[in-house]
Amino acid sequence: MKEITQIEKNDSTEEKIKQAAREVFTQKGYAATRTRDIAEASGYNLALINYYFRSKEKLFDIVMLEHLQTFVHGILGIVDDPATTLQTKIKILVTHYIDMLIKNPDLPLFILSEIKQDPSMLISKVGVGKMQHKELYIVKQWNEMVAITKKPSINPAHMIMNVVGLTIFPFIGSPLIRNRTGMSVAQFNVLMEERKTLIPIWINAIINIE
Amino acid sequence: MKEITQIEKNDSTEEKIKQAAREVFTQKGYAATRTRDIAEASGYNLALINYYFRSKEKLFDIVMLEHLQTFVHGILGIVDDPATTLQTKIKILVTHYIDMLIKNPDLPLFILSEIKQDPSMLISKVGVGKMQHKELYIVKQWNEMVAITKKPSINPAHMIMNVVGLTIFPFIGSPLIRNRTGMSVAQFNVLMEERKTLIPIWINAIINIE
DNA sequence: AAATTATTTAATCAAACGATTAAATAATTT
DNA sequence: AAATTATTTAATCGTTTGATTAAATAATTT
Repeated sequence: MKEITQIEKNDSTEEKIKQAAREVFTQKGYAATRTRDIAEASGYNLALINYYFRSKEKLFDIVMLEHLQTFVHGILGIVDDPATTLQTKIKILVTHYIDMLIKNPDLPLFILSEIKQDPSMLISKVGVGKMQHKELYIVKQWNEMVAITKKPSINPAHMIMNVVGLTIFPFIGSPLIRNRTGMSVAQFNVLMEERKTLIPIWINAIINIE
Repeated sequence: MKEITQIEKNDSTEEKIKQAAREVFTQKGYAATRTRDIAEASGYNLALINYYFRSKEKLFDIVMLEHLQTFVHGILGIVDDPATTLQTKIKILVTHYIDMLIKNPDLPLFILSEIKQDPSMLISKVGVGKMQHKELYIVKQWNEMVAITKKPSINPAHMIMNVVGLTIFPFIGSPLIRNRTGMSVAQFNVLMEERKTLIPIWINAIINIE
């Protein structure tokens, strides 16, 4: 029987291995990661990794599941809140994601790379079938807005790609951007902080084109 | 001595192997690609790949170099053209890239993933040190514009990230987007065609915020 | 057509890799 | 403290993988 006997749960060997695995997997991807890399990064022996997690793939699944949860964590509460306007929702969303991405800059490239390798993983390994078409409040608000402003309505998919692209892309392109401009991570993060207020303004401008 | 004795250069064994390598490397990335995958995809034996290209890495370098050339091909002529306006340049650039990306949808994720693995590759394996600070005509035009419109000037890096992000991100997120929306590649490409005209309009709206 | 060169393949090597084993050490229970 | 269980490690196994070799076949030259 496994019980929490230690003061901190993250002090446990299992947790430290998982932490090391998270770092190595996220940086190098599944294929480029060797189980020995995780062993070295964790400070433990190779066999111990398999003792705790049975296989490289099982350990990867845990890491990937946690990452996906990190990614969608909290957004349902934001987009389905009847108390906030559409503009406020966008502002909160962008701020929320930029904060998260500054802490986890290589999450998007990792997730999108691995999903591309095996898109079925989304349903098989992770249960991302929920939250589907629950008629979120943000959708209601979007429809109301396009009803009022009688402009030629563009596909909502465009606006989703715009918000997500403006927010996430800089982090995906960060290695290239910083290499070309000679920017430091700190300088880059300053720009990202700026984008917290800029992106909602830009999205607003895009929506309100005369 | 090697001469072009065949009618078509792409009929040569060497070219067919390179073609197969391009497909496999681009789809799966360097680490996940086995030389045997390339052999199978090309229809030739494993040893033949090494006979022509010495090693997996050498073959990869060739593929990567060609991809990077594809990516920057033609853009210098667009951004350094004194005959076109800033707005026209953006329109031509976006159209040019969307056309290219519809033909090579997994180029961005491939390039950005591999660059992240080894950013030094840009200078070591490929000579991407040129075209640096030649005072391109588009930069001159940008400076003129911010001089005329006396708005609080935002960092130009933001606008570059915006144009590139709006254009390229949908292709990077395509596997996830299509999985979530149930969109086909054809339907997705229709949206991308729409973005050829939409993105320049959106960028214009962002620039001309009152 | 004989000789030479280029192309193609089956078989194999050595290193890397994921995973297992058996044994040692530490912690917990009796 | 003895017995039992949990944790940790060195050594090793069987595949996979990148790469090579030697020999066969095809093409080209003399």
